[in-house]
Amino acid sequence: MNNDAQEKIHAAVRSIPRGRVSTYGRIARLAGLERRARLVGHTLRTAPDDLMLPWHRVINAQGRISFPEGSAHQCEQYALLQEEGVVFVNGSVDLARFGWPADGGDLDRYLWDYSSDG
DNA sequence: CAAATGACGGGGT
DNA sequence: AACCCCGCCATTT
Repeated sequence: MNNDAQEKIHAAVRSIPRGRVSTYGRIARLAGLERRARLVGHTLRTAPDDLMLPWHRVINAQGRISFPEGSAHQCEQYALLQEEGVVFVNGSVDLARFGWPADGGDLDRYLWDYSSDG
């Protein structure tokens, strides 16, 4: 694994705003590593804690946490996200609402209302 | 060295 | 929705 890709992945993960989530595939794309979702997972797995990456904001494309139900990791990630206001319904997050970056543009602006008039 | 595995994703049935 | 199959590739067995 080249270090260059890792840094790009770290940067992409860092760019996820608080209260929003992204997916492994999305992060791969943001890092210029199309189709390398698995590499993102591996990279997060081996990322040093002192980097303070918001790893918990990365979930899978189904809007679900990719750790086994009931595992310590799953619990931790769930708790961290809830703390940021991310809502789970039946164990999954509505990516149209909390997903980042938004692709729908209009829908995102309507739901999040970051500018003002919205 | 070959085969299996995995914090994944997308398309087809 | 559930399932299967393929692409992807670093690590592990």
